[in-house]
Amino acid sequence: MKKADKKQNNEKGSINQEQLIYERVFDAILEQRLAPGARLTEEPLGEIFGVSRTIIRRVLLRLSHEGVVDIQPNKGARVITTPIEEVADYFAARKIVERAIIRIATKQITPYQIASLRSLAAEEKRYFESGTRGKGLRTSSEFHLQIAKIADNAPMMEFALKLISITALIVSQYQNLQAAPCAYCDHEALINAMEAGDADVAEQLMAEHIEHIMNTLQLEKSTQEPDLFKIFGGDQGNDENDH
Amino acid sequence: MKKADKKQNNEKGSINQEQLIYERVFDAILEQRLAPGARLTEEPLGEIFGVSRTIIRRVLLRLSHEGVVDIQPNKGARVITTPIEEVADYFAARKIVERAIIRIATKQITPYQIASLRSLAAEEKRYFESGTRGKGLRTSSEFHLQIAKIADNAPMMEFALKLISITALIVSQYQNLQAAPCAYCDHEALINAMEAGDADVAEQLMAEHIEHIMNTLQLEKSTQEPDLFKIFGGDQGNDENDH
DNA sequence: TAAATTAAAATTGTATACAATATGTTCATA
DNA sequence: TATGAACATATTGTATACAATTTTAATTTA
Repeated sequence: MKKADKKQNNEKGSINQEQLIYERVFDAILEQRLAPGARLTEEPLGEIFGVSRTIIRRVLLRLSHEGVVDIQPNKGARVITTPIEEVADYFAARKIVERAIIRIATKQITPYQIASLRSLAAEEKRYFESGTRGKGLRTSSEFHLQIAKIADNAPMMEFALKLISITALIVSQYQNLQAAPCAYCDHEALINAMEAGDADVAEQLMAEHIEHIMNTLQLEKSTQEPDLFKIFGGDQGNDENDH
Repeated sequence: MKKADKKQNNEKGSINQEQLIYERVFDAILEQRLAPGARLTEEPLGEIFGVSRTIIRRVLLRLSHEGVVDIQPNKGARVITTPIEEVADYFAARKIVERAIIRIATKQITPYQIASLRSLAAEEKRYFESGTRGKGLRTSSEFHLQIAKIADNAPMMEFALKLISITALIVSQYQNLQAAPCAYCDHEALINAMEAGDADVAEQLMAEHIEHIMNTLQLEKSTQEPDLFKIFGGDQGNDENDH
């Protein structure tokens, strides 16, 4: 307990300091400041946030239950890395869930909520056009989450959050920086369909949108025996991911 | 650390004693040996399973993340009680998820898996007819879970498990012991549709089946001012649920 | 007696100590 | 130089101590 010391510890704010730390780490993951595979060591985290390992442990446990962190016994916690074979499953699940969600949402969305979605899509567009990709991706996730909230079914919304988070990590892991990710174009079309009250079209567009996202990924399987020369020939700057 | 002492603690089996305790508690909940609202105090549980509160805490945390236990700060953990207003959401979510699941499962189910489902339905029937309701309900949940496993999509299957668990608790909370719950009749029809490879029919039957389950519940809202005479007039044996 | 107050017990929240395990380094040997 | 053994360091696993809070019981007061 050195750096951040015990600020929110002594004040009344200590009620949910766990929640606070959880959100900080979660955000860092979604914004790609913590890449897939990144190690999350307990003591340094505790020092950073001014709490003991006990609290950090709870945060990591929660993140692992939510599927964005992987805890290996005696090895510790890392930001999840998704094997290629599981990628399709997550997107298939998202398609099922978000199709159902947008169908419900379309039937009960209010003008205010439509406006709110439009403003979110505009914000996302601005982020991408100004080159702040991390924030853009975060806002894109937020857009999908808002639709889930409009559908107003707590368990579905919770599951959507989980799937959206993990697929965001998958995108981060397998992204093709060449491919122009014009997600906000799709988003505007989605809003239009919802505004028109056309649930069938909205559902169809959502299915295609999710397929689009998956199609931009670089998912070629690595061969059984990796080409070590190719991998370590160029720069080997990235720490964490080797050793 | 008295009763169970440290049996699996010293042996190598200690690797996942947490998993073991988790399963024991989870089973007790699903089999209605732990009713909705039941208190889960840390130290007694620790004594029962021969571990410290640390481990129990992790188990409770996991159960709370899975939605079957509710932890209130400084108040401790209880088996979840679902407010009437949320019941419909859980069944709606189940309908969405299990419709999609049985559609996929129908397309890829093998004869062996069909036989396995039939045997499970028969077991369930036997339990109900012999009056062991708890085991019957547990087997019924297992039936739905098996279908989810056949669909072979890990995230969907995990979510199905969660929904099945919580709705099992809801049934336990709001069950109408009068209504004859011939769930296994529906189950046999589901298997037949899957064997025939008719995904549309299977999906429709699943939707109706889930509606059936919900319709057997006693969901009349309690009035704002509860009838205390009615509640405390007869026996007041049940602790925990009043005060 | 009934309500309010105080005291005691039980229970949870958090930090920390120490054990167990994994990782990294040094050194000897072939 | 390459390999392996022994040691040192870092990190996680679990139990426990003590503080904070809630619950229960006892006592006082009206």
